[in-house]
Amino acid sequence: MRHRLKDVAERAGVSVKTVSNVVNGYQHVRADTRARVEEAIAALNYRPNLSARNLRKGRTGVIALAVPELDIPYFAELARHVVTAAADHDWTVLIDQTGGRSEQERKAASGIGDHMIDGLILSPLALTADDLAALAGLPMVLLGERVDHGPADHVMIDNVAAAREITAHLIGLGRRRIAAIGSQRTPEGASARLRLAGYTAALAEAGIGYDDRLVAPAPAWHRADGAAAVRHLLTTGVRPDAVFCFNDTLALGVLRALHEMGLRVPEDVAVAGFDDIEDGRFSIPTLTTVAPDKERVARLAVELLAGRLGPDRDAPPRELVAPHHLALRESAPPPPT
Amino acid sequence: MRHRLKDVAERAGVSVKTVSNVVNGYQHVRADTRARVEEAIAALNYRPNLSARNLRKGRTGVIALAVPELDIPYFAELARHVVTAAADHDWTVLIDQTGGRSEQERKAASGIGDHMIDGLILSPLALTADDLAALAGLPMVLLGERVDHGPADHVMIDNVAAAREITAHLIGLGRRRIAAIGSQRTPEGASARLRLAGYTAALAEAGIGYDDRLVAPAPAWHRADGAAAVRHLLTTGVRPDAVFCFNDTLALGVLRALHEMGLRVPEDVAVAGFDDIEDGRFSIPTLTTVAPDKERVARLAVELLAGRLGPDRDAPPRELVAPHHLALRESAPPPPT
DNA sequence: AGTGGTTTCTACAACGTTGTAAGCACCTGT
DNA sequence: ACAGGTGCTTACAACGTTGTAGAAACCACT
Repeated sequence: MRHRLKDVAERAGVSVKTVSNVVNGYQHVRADTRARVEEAIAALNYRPNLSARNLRKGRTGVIALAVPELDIPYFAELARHVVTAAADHDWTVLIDQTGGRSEQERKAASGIGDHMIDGLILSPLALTADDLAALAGLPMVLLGERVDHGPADHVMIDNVAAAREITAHLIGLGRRRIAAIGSQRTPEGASARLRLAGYTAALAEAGIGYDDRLVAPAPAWHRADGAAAVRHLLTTGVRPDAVFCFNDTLALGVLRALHEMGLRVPEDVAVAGFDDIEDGRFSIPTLTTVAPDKERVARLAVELLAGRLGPDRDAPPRELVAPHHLALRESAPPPPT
Repeated sequence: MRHRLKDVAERAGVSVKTVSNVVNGYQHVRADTRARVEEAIAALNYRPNLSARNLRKGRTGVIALAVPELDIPYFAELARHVVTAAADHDWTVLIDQTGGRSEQERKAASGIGDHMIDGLILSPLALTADDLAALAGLPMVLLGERVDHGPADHVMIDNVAAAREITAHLIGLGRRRIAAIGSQRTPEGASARLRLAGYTAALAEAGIGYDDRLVAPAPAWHRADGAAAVRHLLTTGVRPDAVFCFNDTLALGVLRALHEMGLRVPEDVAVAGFDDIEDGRFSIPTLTTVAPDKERVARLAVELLAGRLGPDRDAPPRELVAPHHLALRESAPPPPT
C-alpha cells in the first residue's frame, strides 16, 4: 500500500538514486527522465519515509516547543507564533507540555523522543541554570526569564522595566496603596521576582513606602489564584486602591472577585496585568496590561535556534530582548490630559 | 558525542543485539550481563536513536492532533486532554495548526511529516467527507461534527440535543425573543448548522415562531465576531431578550458588547454559550453554557486511534458520542424554584 | 556420559533513504 | 576520428536499530 523509492524506480525504469535526486530537486536530471519519474511518483502516490531520511541525514526537521501548559492563553498564543515562524524554515513543531514540573522539563531538554528533534525551545519554570547545564547536548533556546549564566541562548523581555512602567502608570493615576499579586518565593518564581523588583523600584522612585501586606503570593498564576489572593487581601483589612497582577489570568480572576465584592474597577480599585492575552481586550472592564511582543519573541527564538543548527553552532550563548509596551485600557485608563 | 548501540556493546564486551535486548527489556539476559550493559549505558549516556528504531519497526510512537487554532481556548483545552490521554499509550503528540484551511487540513490528513506519525486526530473545519475519503491511508479519528458517511472513526457530542436543551433553558426563563449568533452557510459550518437545528427545534417545541432577523451569522467564532454580531442585531432594531451563541468566545464578545451598550445581563438580555471554556467561569457575569465532556472526547479519540493501530485495524468506521451537560451560571441562571 | 530442553548470546540481514565515487553517454573542438 | 570535458545516471555502502535463525552454554534427568 505504501510505496518506496524502489517501486518508483522500477516503474520509471531508472535507478533508485535517480528518483531520490528528482525528489530532492537535484539539478542534473534530464527533463524527460524527470518527467517519467514524476509521473511514476504521482501514479504511486509516493511519499518519502522521513524516518529513513532522518536516519541517513541526521536531521529530523522537527523542533520542539516545551511550555508549562497549553491552555494558559499566553502560551497558546506564543505557540501559534512559534509554529508560524518555524514554518519559514520548513520545520514542524512538536509541542510538549511540561506542567512546569522539573522532571518533565528535564525530559524535554534531554530530547523528548531522542534524536527525533533537532532543537528545542523551552519555557522553563522549574529548571535552574545548573540543571540545564547538565543537560546541554540538544541545541536549545530558552524563553522567559534569564537563567543566569545559563548555557543556552535566551529570548526575554525586560521584566523589571515593564513592571516598573506599569506600576508607575498606576501611581500616575494617583493611586498610593498598590497591591502586587503573584509573588512566589520558590526557585521557579524567576518572573515573579523580576516583576516584584520592578514594582518595588517604581514605588521607591515615587517615594511610596513598601508595605509587604500589599504583596500577595499566588501558588500558580491562574484565574482562581488571582481571585483567591485579592479576596484574602481584602478580608485581612488591607484596602488597596490599585492592583498589579503578575499576569493577565491572575488579573481576570481579580476583576471577577472585585465584582463579586461590589467594588468598582477602576473607580475603587484600578487593575493591571501582564501578557496582553486576547481575553483582556474583551473582559469587563477591558484590562490594562504589559504587552510583550509575542510575535517577536517567537521569531527571535526560532532564528536563534536556526543559528545554532547552522553556522553559529559553537557561538557563545546569546541573549536577546524583545520589546514590550503598555496597553492602557479601562481597568486602569490613561491619565486625563 | 552521541553514542550508538555499538559503542555500548564494545564497552560492555557483548554483542550489539544483547544491548538492544537489555534496552528493550527482553527477558532472557543473565543478571550480570544486564548489569554490565546497564553500567555501560549509564556511563556513555546512551539514548536510542528513534529514527532508526522507527525505520526498523515501522512505527514512530508519535500521533498528530490537528486543530484549527491553538489559541482558541476550546482547542487548547482539548489539546491538553489529548496529550494526557496519549501519554497512557506512550505516545508523543505532535500538534498541528490547520487554521481551518482545507489545504492545511489535507496536508495534515495526508501525513504531515509522512511516516513520521502513526495516526491522526483531526478536527476538520473545511474538509468534506469526499476530501477525506480520498485521503484515507493514515489511521485517523475525526473530532467534532459528523462528516456524513465519512471513512473514519468519529467522536462527537450531540450538538442538536445540546443546542435544543440550552435554548429550552432560555425559554424556561420566560424569554421569547431569543437570538442565535454564529450561523454559517458555508460547508465549513457543520457545527453551526447542527446547533441552529437544535435552536429551531426548541423554539418549535415551545410554540415560538422562528424569526430569521434574530439569527446572526458570524464569519469566524471569535470574541470580536460575537461583539460585532450583537451590535448589528441591536442597531437594526431587533430587540432580543436572550442570545444563544454557538460558542463561548462569541458569547464573551456578546457580553462585552452588551455591556458597552448599557444593557444588563441577564436582566435585559440573557446570554448562553457553548463549549464551557475556562474564561466563562470568571467572566462578568459568569457564562451559562453547554459543557461537553472534553476529557472524555479526548480519551475516546485516543482509544479509537489505539484500536485502529492495533486489533481493529480493519473495523468499519465507528462513531462515539461523548456526554455533555448544561452549566448554568449568572448570564442565564437556573430558573427560580 | 549422553540426551533433550532450556536459557543466553551472536551474526546477519533487513528497514528506506542519501552521499560517494565511479561509469557511461554525449558534446565540442581539434 | 579522437581526446577531454561535462552532464546524467548508477552501484554500493552507509545511517542505527531490531527480527530471525541458529550457535553455544547451561541444566536436569536418565
